[in-house]
Order: sequence, then structure tokens, then C-alpha cells
Amino acid sequence: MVDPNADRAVFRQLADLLRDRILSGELAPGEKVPSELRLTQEYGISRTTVRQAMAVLRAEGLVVVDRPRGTRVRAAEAPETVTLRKGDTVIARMPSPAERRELDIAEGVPVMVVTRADGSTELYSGDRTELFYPPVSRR
Amino acid sequence: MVDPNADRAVFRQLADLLRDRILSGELAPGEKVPSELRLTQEYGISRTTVRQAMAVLRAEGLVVVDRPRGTRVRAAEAPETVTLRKGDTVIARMPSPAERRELDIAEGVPVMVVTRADGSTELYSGDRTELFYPPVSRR
DNA sequence: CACGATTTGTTCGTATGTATG
DNA sequence: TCATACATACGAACAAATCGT
Repeated sequence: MVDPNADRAVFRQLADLLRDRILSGELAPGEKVPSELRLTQEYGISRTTVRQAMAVLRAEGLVVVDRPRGTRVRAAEAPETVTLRKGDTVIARMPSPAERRELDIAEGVPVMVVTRADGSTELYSGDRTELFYPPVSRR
Repeated sequence: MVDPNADRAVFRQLADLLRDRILSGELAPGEKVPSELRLTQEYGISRTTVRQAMAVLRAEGLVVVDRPRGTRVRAAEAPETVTLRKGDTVIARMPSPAERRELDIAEGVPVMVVTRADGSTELYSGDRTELFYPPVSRR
């Protein structure tokens, strides 16, 4: 499964394996990922290495920790739509811990920064929000 | 500077200190962050703890590793503008390692996924790109 | 209510590898 | 060749929270 002599680091190989299982749906959203102890035994590697692999998946926003119950595949919420207007600009970046707390954003989920034509800015969870540029004037 | 008895973990305290120095401009973009060894000595903590703090900053996109020369404050590139059209939608997420490689995106930098009205999608570095909804027809 | 089992978090130490200057 | 700096990996220990008995 994982090869200590491969060019790729063991923790990256394990992250790849778990990522594949998540993206293929074998590990469904909300489902528990095998525990760290379990993974150390299954692959014959140290807990340090397992934790590095999990850190990779957390940073990618693929899993969230439900401590101390376990780590679960992140279940993306249905996005809410925010309407863009003429002259708006958008960039994306990772939130600071304070912003994460305020917007209740999980690890590994970016924010979209919408700068309105008047210069004001708004922050949206990249995960929970979908920006929309309307095709026709409404109403 | 850092308090082992505080509620907050030492590596988070160190990450906070360095983040403050970066955001305040004391550590300017492109500038080298103190080396791991230096930080272990300065704060009397283990290298493990220092590395965890650095991992936090990398995941936030604040620093990039220039190995083995050191770790530097990430210098954001001047964003290129991509024009949104009517009916487009935008979400943001972290890229997979493959996408990171292809788009040459640093750790801790998200991507914006633009879905065009015709259903096609385009990926842009959240860092290097600014989406723009034009106020008037140009040219 | 007490206790143990489970699971993730934090921190230390140690060792070796790789790339740069 | 040597020093520096980050990467990977092992082991160990204790903390905190939750859950079942």
C-alpha cells in the first residue's frame, strides 16, 4: 500500500490513498475516516506519519475533526447564492483564525472577498456560498 | 513571549506572533522568517513545535518555503483580471496537489472555480486572479 | 457517579536525508 | 568539505473530551 522506499513521502502516499477513497465516494461525506491508531496498525507506520497525512487532508478541506469522536469526511453544505453586481471584483484567500471563527468556517476552506463597486467588501465562505452574476435583470 | 501554561497551544501562540509580524509589515513580503533553529533557541521550544507553527502559516498562505534557503513571507503577485459574464457562478476551494502543480499555486492558496453559463468551468489561482464584473461594455 | 476505553491534541527527543552556499 | 535549513520518520508521554458499562 505505502512504500517507505518510494520517492514520495509515506505521509503523502497515505494522504493520496485516503483522498482517492474520499473522492471516489468509498468514504462518503459525514462518514468516519479510520482512526489514527487504526491507520498506524494497518500500514505499519508511526502516528506522527499518520497525523501528517491527516493534516494534508484537513488543509485541503476534505476532512473535519470531530474530537474526540473521530475524523469525518467533510459534508459540504448546500451553497447559498450571493448576487454580484456590475463593477464588483472577487478574490479568494485563506481566512485568518479570527475570520474562521466568526464565519464558522472549517479548516481548509477558503473565503471569497467581494469588493463592491463602492469600495465596500464582503466575506463569504468559499464552501457555503456561490457567487452569481444574473443573466437578466430580475423583476 | 509564549507561555507553556496558557490555554492556547505554544505552536499556536508562536503562529500568532509571527502572523502579527507579517500582517503588520514588520516582516515584509519576500523577507526571510527566522529559521526553525533560531526560533527554537529564541523561545526555548522544540523544533517540532516550531514546525507546527510554520505549518499553520503555510496553510494560511502567509509564508512559502524556499528550501533549503529558508522560509519567506509570501509575496502576492499582481492579480490578473478575469472578466465575468452574465450567468456565471463562482465558488472557491483548496486545490488538489495535482491542480496546485498544474497552476503553480503555493500551499495555502485557494482556487476560484468559475462556471460559465454554458456549463464549462475554469480554474483560477485565488491569489493571482481577480474576477471582475464589468460595469459597462468595453472598447 | 465512577471508571476505563477511545480518539485527537500537544510536546518533547532523536535520527537521517537532501539541497544550497 | 562543512555548515545551514527544511523534510521525513520513529518513539514516547501526557492532556482533554466523549462514550459505554
